[in-house]
Amino acid sequence: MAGSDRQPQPNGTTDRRDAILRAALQLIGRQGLHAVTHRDVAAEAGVPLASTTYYFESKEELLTEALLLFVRDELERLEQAAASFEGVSTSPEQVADAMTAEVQRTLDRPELQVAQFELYLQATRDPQLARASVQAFDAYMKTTKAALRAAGAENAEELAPLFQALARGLVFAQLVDRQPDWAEKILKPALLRLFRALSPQAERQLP
Amino acid sequence: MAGSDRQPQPNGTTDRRDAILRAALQLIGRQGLHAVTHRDVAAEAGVPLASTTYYFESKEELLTEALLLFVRDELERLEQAAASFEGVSTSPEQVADAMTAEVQRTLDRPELQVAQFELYLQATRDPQLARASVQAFDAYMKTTKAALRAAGAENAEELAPLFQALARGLVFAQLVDRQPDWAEKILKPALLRLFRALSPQAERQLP
DNA sequence: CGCGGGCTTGTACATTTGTACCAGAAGGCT
DNA sequence: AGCCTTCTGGTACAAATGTACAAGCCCGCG
Repeated sequence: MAGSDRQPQPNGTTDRRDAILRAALQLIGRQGLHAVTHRDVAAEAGVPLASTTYYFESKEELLTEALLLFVRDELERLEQAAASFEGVSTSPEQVADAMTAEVQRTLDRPELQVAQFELYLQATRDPQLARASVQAFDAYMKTTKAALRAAGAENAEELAPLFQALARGLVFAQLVDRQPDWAEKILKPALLRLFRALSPQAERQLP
Repeated sequence: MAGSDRQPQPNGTTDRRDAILRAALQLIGRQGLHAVTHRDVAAEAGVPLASTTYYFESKEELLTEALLLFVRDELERLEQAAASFEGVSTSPEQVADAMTAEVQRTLDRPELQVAQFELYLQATRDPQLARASVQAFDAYMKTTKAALRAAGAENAEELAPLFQALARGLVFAQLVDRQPDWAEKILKPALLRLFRALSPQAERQLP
């Protein structure tokens, strides 16, 4: 039953490879980047040990690829999120809701959330991951700007970095010190508070 | 020459032990928490391998102690910083300067900066580290509140979490994507921007 | 001065871990 | 059908690593 629809991929994108990478990503979050072993990954992915060395030259490559896969997924997700804001004009409340919901989506998988920060830390040591991280940051920024514009902010370009930093800081704190109803009770109010303080003119545009 | 001023410490706080912990902390930042080995630490601290196992029951204990030492140092530093703001009343600019300088102090040691985030990530897996991290967060918060009060903010209690998150988010981004003159050109303006938007009444109190 | 407890340190060892290897299965192509 | 590339998966092995051990050192104290 294995590989029933398999087709040789010189490029190397099989189901199994993907399963290994996603298992690795999960484990990176759960155990920490360097605490992940080939055997851990194989067990988590439900494949024999040798599979992990078949698809990847080395453990470092496996882990790096896993983190890059995460970035690719994020870029896609953020692209869609940004598009959903483009050309829209709604109330700050609704935009805050949307942003909160988007963040909440990533919080539903705590391991991935932690893995994301493992990525950033490793990016301080690996130029390739640093480039990928910056790409991800840019995508977050783009989405944030679109959201701010949708909420009626005239100075979205200037405000986005502040929202970006605020959100990242809050997410990080929540990661260490989990709070019930965090998204609704902490993130959303903070975003709204910041928005109202920084973009007072937006409030007046709607009845 | 070794142990010339040594005195038996049932508590276990010798020069050597401290040197090992600080070496470990340095390496945690440089290589990542779980990539640190006994032999690495011994080499970095300039002590024989057996020393690291003499002072600590296990590698995990060594690394955990190193992170806890970092927290203890931070608590002390932040206590002083908070005290330096207490009862003072100056301009927002000066407070932003002081906060920026304080952050800059930690940026001068990039390894420690990274180690700090390694701590927080590991705190998601270790309750003891989680408690210590929350302690550190509280200390940051206390210092931030004192700073905001010194700048004339009436609602320091409410604003501090926002400043806290903003600063942490900015520090984190800088860690991944280093910018020249970051403190002066990014952090300080962001703090001032936020302060002016959130605490407009503070501006009026000074000539 | 000898003794004892803390400290030092070279070395040993069992495990863990990354990685290589090899025999074989599975399908697509001629 | 036969071959060849791709994949599978069991196993082996050398290096790295955590940890234990034992012999010696140093200094304060009786």
